This record gives sequence, C-alpha cells and structure tokens, in this order.
Amino acid sequence: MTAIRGARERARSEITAAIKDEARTQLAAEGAAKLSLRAVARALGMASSALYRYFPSRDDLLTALILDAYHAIGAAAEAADPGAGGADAQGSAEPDGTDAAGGPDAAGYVERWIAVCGGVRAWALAHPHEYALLYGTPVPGYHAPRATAAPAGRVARALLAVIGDAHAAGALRELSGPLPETVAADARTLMAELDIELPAPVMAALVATWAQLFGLISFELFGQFSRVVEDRDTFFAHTVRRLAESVGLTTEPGGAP
Amino acid sequence: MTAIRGARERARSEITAAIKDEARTQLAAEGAAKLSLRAVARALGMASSALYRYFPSRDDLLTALILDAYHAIGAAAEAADPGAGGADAQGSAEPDGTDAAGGPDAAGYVERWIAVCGGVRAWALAHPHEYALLYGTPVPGYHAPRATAAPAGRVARALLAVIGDAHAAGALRELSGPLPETVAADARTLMAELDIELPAPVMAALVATWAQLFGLISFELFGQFSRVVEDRDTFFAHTVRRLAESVGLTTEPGGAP
DNA sequence: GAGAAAGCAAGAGCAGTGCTCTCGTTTTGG
DNA sequence: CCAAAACGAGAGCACTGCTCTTGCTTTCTC
Repeated sequence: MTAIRGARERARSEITAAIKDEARTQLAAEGAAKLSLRAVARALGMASSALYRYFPSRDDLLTALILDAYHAIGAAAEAADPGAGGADAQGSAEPDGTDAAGGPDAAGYVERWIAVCGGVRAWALAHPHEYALLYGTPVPGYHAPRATAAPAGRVARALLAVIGDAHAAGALRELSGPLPETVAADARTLMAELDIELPAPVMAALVATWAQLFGLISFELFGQFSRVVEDRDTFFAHTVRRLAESVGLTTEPGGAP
Repeated sequence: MTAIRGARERARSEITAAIKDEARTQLAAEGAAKLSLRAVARALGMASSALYRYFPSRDDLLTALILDAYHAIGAAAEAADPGAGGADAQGSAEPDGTDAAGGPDAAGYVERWIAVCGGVRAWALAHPHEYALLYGTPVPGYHAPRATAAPAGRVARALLAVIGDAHAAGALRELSGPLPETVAADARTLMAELDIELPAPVMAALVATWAQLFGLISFELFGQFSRVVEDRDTFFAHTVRRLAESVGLTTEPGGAP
C-alpha cells in the first residue's frame, strides 16, 4: 500500500508532512485563528502558491490537522488505560482480585476510568490549541466531513471499553430513575452502531458523561476556572471519580446501603 | 448619570450601540472569525477609520460583545428561574407545599434547576455564535479583562440561587464520599467571595456541574452530538435532572432507601 | 462672544492575508 | 520518445486590521 512508487510521490508525502508539522508548530504558538498559509510557506522556504498543490485551501489544512489531533487524543486515551486490550490486565492492576467474594470489586474499573479521563486531560493540557480545534468553536464555514466521525469517537470508545469490561464483569451498579423512551431509543441505535451491549440507562449516562468530561476540560483550558478552582488536578480527579459513579461504577466497595 | 450632557455624547452612545448591533448581526451571520471592522463600517456608511474612535481595536469590539453576551445569557438564566427573587415564589410554583411533612419536597427545586439549565440552553441555541464567543475557543491574543469576571458568573449565580434556596429549606441531600482537602478549601474561599454558605461538598459538586452543563450545551451546539443524540431536548432534560441529583437535589421524593 | 481645545469623519497608505492564474520546468507513464 | 500530468514560482486580486494626516465641528474657557 505504501510501496515506493517513485521519488515524486515520496517527496509529496514528505512535503505534506512537513507542511503539517510546521502548521502544528504555528498552531501551538499562536492558535488556529492566526495560522497563515503564507507564514507556513515562508518557514518552509517555498512560494505560498506552491502550498496549494498540497492543500487546496486553508480549511483543508485545518481538516488534516483536526484528523491528526483526533487520532492523537484518541491514542492518548487508549494509552492511559491500564486495562485496555483484555480483562486480564485488569487483574494485574488489582492483584488481590476479590472477584469470588460477595460483591465484585469496581475499584479497578474506577481507576481505569480515572486514568482514561486523566489521559485525555493531560493531552489537552499539552496541546491546548489542537484541543481547541477539536472541541472549541468550529471553524466558520467548516463542516466536518464524514471522515472525522470515526476518529472523533475514539475517546468515547476508550471510555466505553472500561464500562463494557465492568459490565461484563458484573461490576456495574444498576442506575436508578426512569429513562425517557426516546433517549433509550437513541442509546440503543448507538449501541447497535458500535456493536456493544449495555443497559440503555448506562449508555445514556455514558454519553452524557462523555460530554461532561469535555466540559470540565474545556472550562479548565479556556480559563473559566481561573479564580474559581485552584487545585485543578485533584479537582479533576475528584470530579471524574464522581462521574464514574454516575455511570454505574461504585467508587466505594460496599459503600451503598 | 445618564443625563443628556450634549448632542455629541448622545450621538456617541447611539453610534456605539449601532456598531455593536451591526457587529452582532454579522456575528450571527458568519461567526466571530469573519467579523470585519471594515464590513461593519461599510454597513453603517462610515469610513473604517472612523470606527476606531469608538473601539480602539477589533478585540475591543469583541470584548464589548462578550460582555453583552455574558449579561444576556445571565439574564436568560435568571428569567428562566420561576422561583428567583424569593422563597415564596417557590411555594407558588408548587401550591401543595409539603414543607411541614416528614421529608421536604425537593421536586420544586429540581424543577427550578431544570428550568434554569433549560434557559441557558435555549439562549445558547438561539445565539450560537455569541455562545461560542463566551464558551468556545478564546480569541487568540485576547485575555479577558477583569470586568468580564462578574457577568461571567451570573449563570453560576443563578444555579447557586436554586441550590442555596434548597439548602435553606433543608431539601438538600447530604453528598456521600470524601472530599479532598484542597478542593474543600477552594470551595470555601469561593463561598466566602460569593458570600454564601453551603456544605463544601455541595459547592464543589456545583462547580463541577456548572462546567458539565456547558459541556453538554457545547457538544450539542458544536456538532459533537450529531449521529449520537437525536432527541436532544429530552436528552438534555433527562441529563440535567440527573445532574440535579449529583448536587444533592433528590429527584424522586422518598426515592432514596 | 472669541479663541483654544478636544472630538470627529474621511482618505491615503502599510503590511499582511487567502486564493487564482499564468508561466516555464520537471517527472511520469504509455 | 513524447505527450500528459505534476510542480514551483511569481504576479496579481480583493480583502483584512490598523495608523497617520488632513480638514471640520462641537465644546469648553476666558
């Protein structure tokens, strides 16, 4: 697939990568609004018009950066999960597995949940402008092409993996309260698309929690927490632990009456 | 204060308002990134340079719009609260007040909570670009002046009013789980600044919920819910009801064991 | 009321932007 | 081997935010 078909094609992919790299640098330095095609071309020592051979417009460059960023934050989320890939890793993270005891221990899953959320937040703090590109104000005329849908869901999938494992292990508390039928229907079609099975209330809660997680991160990154929350690390960890509870992971073993 | 001191000053304030109006129109049409001083001046039939007499830079115009928008969304939140202004309004909203009964009814407060959240969301849906100005990507070189701090907190204050009333009426459930000391300290200093008294866990939960509320709205507005949540009205209402629970408002009277 | 001071609108101009078009050159594929 | 496609560079268009200078009008002060 990526066979060397000629010097020209190799040069093309190299230049494309160089352009994206330089664009990312400028993005990190000044933000998306100040990203200038001419400046990128200048830094690369080429004419600005030559750049249009690689990206037909500024928005197309942004789209490419958005796609890469979605993959990066998704990878960060997956990498932060100590139990990703199999249920056995869960056991290694919590050696004294009390699986055979009266109540299944949710603690390991809570820790995984917190780790994934923390991984997302850490990536966001390290790449604020790229994060803003993904979860901030959409670019004016820009409508996300369908190609971004899949990578955009990668973080959600990482969260889903934790909950899915917990559900399979029977470590999920039953969520109380009625679920509106239309919401349940949306949850079911979503689960069908993702090929996963969960109680509808859990799925609905997970979607909400997913949005809420990014609300927390965005507020922290966009300055809304200045003069409000000082110790943001522990505030985040604490809040995310409470979020875990709201999707059915009980944080205290035997805490419920 | 606003006495007529001369034709010139009146003209100035009128022109200032006209500029902001036109800018808001362009904002709604194209978004903040495409807001052009020259276009505003053109629409108003004046030279672009004349505009700088009123706003020293484009960012200053944006700042003015941001301030107005903060006030607008704050007003929307307050107006949506049926029980704002006094505890008696709470009684009128729920005529059969079972205040003297065994358990204080939180239902009224939950409805107020949902109403406020819904008011914020409705304003956001009606003014998406202005919302993006407030809670989306911050403008590049722009650092919010201290003057924006107060209006920015108006929505939070509206939420706080509901919880404060509920707490005063004893309708607040005690939040379980330990609260990290630094988070509690932040909550306390915040309460001191706002001159309000609440249990620290409630205050911390409220801050988190505040951020989470905007996470929900932002995801809906910025397109993250497309192909994920279809019936967004009921999804929002349902999620916000669950959020109410997470700050201590029990949604079902006598639902807890 | 006369004159100084300040506020104001307008135009020209600067440096920068995204983007298009044309022009030679180079590489590729039939 | 030669046409076709891809490429880099330059000029140019319409636009942007912003500054500076030039006249004019309103306001304040003596």
